[in-house]
Amino acid sequence: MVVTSNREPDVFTAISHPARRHMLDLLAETDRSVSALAGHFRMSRPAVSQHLRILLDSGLVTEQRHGRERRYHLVPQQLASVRDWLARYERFWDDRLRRLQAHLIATKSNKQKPCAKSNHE
Amino acid sequence: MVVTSNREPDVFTAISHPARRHMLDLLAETDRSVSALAGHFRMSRPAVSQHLRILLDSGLVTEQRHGRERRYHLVPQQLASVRDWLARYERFWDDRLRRLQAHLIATKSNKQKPCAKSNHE
DNA sequence: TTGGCACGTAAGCAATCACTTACGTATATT
DNA sequence: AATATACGTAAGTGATTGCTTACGTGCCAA
Repeated sequence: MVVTSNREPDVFTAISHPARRHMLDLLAETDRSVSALAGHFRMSRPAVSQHLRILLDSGLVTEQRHGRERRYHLVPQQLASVRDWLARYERFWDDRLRRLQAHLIATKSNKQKPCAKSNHE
Repeated sequence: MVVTSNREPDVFTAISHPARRHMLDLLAETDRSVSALAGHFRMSRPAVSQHLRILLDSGLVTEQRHGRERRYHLVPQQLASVRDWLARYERFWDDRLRRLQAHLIATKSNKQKPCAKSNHE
């Protein structure tokens, strides 16, 4: 049975702590149990559980029971709100994405040179 | 004289508060004074100043004195750390970028520099 | 059944956060 | 000079964070 969150705290708050971002990074590789995650941190295992609870409540992870283990699974779709907010600022510093957007909108596919780098200001 | 931050708190922490994200949104339109910003919030003006201090310390804004005003200016480049961290997860939910990556890999027959991010691990 | 393992939760605590009001300082106006 | 404006800072406060240790529950193995 997959358990999802009931509350709805902020994703921005959830990712504000370095340890929680590290946990997400680890879960991006593969699902992991609490003990497997705790092995990467100096804090106590209950502390890891508390961070996981925050991630669970934010919807960024789900948990699944396997015997006496609980494997945590990344739900990267929940990062969409961060991406969407950040997208407003991309035009300021990401020429490449802007060009990609133009390229995709055009969809002419005659221009075969989307791989140019330019940090022009 | 443009004043930049001396300390170096986390950008992730700076953007974790909704009010501070809103301030950045407002500064993305144009530079603004503290009073101009405070007009968009219910909190007191000193509270706005305190939030601006956090943004200043994170490097997300700079301040510039103009007479008795202080105009705050967005420094969107400081959001790069957020973008870079988020980029690791794009392959999970951004079909467009994934297609671009596939496209670039497919057209990589020559010795051209790949401009897609290496999503290794 | 008995014991051990994996995990969540409760309780407690120091530190930090997010606000308030009060006040100080520099600049502009008259 | 006197006053008003724009702003930062100090001090105080209640709420929250991030950790710890202690303990309870559920599952598995001997």
